[in-house]
Amino acid sequence: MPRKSSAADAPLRLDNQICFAVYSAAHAFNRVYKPLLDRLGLTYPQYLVMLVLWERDDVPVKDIGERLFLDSGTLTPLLKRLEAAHLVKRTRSSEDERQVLIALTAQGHALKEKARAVPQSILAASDCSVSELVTMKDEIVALRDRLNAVIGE
Amino acid sequence: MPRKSSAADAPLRLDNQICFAVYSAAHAFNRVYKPLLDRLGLTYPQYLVMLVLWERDDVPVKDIGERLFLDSGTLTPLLKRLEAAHLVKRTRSSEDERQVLIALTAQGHALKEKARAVPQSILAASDCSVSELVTMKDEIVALRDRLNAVIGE
DNA sequence: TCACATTTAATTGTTCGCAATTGAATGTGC
DNA sequence: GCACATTCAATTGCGAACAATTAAATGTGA
Repeated sequence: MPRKSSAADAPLRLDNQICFAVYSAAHAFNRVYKPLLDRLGLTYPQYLVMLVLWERDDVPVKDIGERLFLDSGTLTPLLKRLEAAHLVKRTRSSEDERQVLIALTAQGHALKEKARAVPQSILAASDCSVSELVTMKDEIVALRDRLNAVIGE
Repeated sequence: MPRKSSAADAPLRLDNQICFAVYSAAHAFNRVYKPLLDRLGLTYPQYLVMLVLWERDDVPVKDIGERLFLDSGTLTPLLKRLEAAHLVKRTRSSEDERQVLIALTAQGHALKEKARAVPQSILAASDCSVSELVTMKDEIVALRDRLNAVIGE
């Protein structure tokens, strides 16, 4: 029973796992974003929801979920907190009473201007050229989409 | 007040965010791992802890935390669940009573053999060559380390 | 030795993330 | 028109993730 490192163990070594690279990079991003988003009064997932809404407003919860790969169990309480912060308004659609439409308030719209400072701070923190980041982003998105394709069988 | 898309909004567009690429890829990995890890009775963070312990046993909580970038607030309850599942044993160090040492049980050691099937399933799901994955992993790790460097100032 | 800072894990409280379920609204086939 | 399935958000329960605090053990300087 060898307890020393062996070649057969390489696939199980933490530092060989791309999933851990991604997992730990996501947490690192979170920690860099935290102080920036604190000034906006947002958490990171809330910031993502605001990014979606700043692109297009008055959308059902489901659309936000599809965009962010999140379900109602995550979004419902998060959106209620954004509503409590007076950033969004939740109203049931009159055409389809099952849907809840999410609209930005004036404050929600206004926050977009303050948010413009965030991406440039992140770019600086990543200490990387824009083109390198774009390349990496595209590769990671491609990998994500392949993984998501497997889930749907 | 233009509500249509403008070039000034590009930095705030969701699809331009590398952080979202990483964030959503991490969740995609999680969803692919889930059915595989269910068979081992582990969650993904628990699997990471087991990877660390399969490399080296009988280590303080702090060491696991440094390896995974997690703190005691996350690890203490997680390790208690692994102990409840009879995979690890938590014992206070006799040299330094502040430390809690984590050791694998026989079951914990044995689980490593069942876990060997996991990485190859992930490789298949990623639909990618090993060399491509290694390159991406190294780039992501380098980015993560630059981000972490900024946090420590 | 003794006050004091540091280290370490545990605890508490808040927010995600998801599976599973519920319940209401809508659509479909007959 | 009516049973039936589907869609959508909300809810519940559990497991992370982390900030902030607590408490005990250890190290350090005077």
